[in-house]
Amino acid sequence: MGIAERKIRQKEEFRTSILEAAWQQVISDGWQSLSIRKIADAIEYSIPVIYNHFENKEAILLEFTKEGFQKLADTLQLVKDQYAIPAEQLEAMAHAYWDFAFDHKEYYQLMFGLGIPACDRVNEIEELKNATSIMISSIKAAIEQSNQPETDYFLKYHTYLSILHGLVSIQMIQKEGKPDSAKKMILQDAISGFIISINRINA
Amino acid sequence: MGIAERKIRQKEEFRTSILEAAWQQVISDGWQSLSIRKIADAIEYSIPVIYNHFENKEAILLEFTKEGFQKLADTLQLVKDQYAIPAEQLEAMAHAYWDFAFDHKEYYQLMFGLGIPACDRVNEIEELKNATSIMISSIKAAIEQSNQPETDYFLKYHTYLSILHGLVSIQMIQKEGKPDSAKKMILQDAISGFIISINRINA
DNA sequence: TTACTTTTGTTAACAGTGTTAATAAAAGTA
DNA sequence: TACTTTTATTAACACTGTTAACAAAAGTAA
Repeated sequence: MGIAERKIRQKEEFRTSILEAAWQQVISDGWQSLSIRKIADAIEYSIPVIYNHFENKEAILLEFTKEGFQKLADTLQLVKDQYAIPAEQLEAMAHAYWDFAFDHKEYYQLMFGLGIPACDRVNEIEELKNATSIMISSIKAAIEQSNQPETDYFLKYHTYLSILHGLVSIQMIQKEGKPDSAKKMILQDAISGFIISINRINA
Repeated sequence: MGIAERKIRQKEEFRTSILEAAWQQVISDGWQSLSIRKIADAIEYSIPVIYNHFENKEAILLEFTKEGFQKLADTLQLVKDQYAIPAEQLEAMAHAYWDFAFDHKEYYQLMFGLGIPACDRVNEIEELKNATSIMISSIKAAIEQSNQPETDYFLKYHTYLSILHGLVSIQMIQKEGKPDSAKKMILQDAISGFIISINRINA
């Protein structure tokens, strides 16, 4: 019987309409200003219906966090596929990471900024693992081709991500709008140093 | 007349008692849980008295932000003074920065985490400038002693800070407690790369 | 000491927030 | 049509930051 199917479909539509209304709110007024009441108001339903589709507000935020990590993963994969040499992949992905952060500032702030409260579950996000594995595989490849193939790839990945996140978040705190492209030199500088640190002989 | 002096003294005591009560709250339940009402309750006064001493909640947070940056500045200066060679200063300060972040997690999260809302005024904090100048002077000295004394020291400072903040914040998101000392190798790895990138010949 | 002014503190409220229990309405099933 | 299940609503609870109106205490001057 098609009734059940229609119900599921309607439920799904309802769900996405909640997310769309929420996203609209975030775009215009930021995460801090997002509230269940405003969402309910936007979709022209009463407040408790939202709790039929999401356990709580955090669940809504988690949804966007996942979305954000998947978008990042897709972006990284797309860029990575354009290069064959691991070092070039890492450099290109670094720039893509930077661009993603500032082109999708709302996502990024949720993924890494407001994520502190929900940090217990942050490692269980599948979409995060996707993004992670894309970067790690390039790191591994770069290490294998280097003069010191015994290097701890997980350590290097951690360093790589930390540099990227550090650059982005420091930049985001200091400047309100998009950073001038000259500031991307800092990224270039740091990432060059990182890549060299993989390739160089440990003297 | 001593009355005015006593009043100023009392006002100052009141102010610090508010901050102490707030800090107590933060230590036991974190920043998210800090509220004006709880502070008022702790000092056994009604709510509005707090607004006689602080314009709003953000002003209280700003006070702790300043405190945090000054503590960081003091720590960095102390460590820096133990070394004469700029590169060694940078390495030692990096470790001190890391230790500060995890020994004073509450401060650090406020200084860099929740600072996003108040990011307009973050550059006007004098205590932040103190910490900054301590690091910058070492960077400058290191560049002057290097093979490329024309390097943009502000760019390098930015890179230095970004690496540090990136390492700390990524680590803080992932692990709840203090990171095992093995994780400090990541810091060592990244900072070594950075120092080499200052000294090396730009081939 | 008394009358007045200023400072300081309190109560009560406003405008929000996330969340949920009780209840009404609608939809599906027999 | 009668019953059951799903869905939506109203109203409330327990919070939040902030402030206006008012009472009490403290300081000042005659």
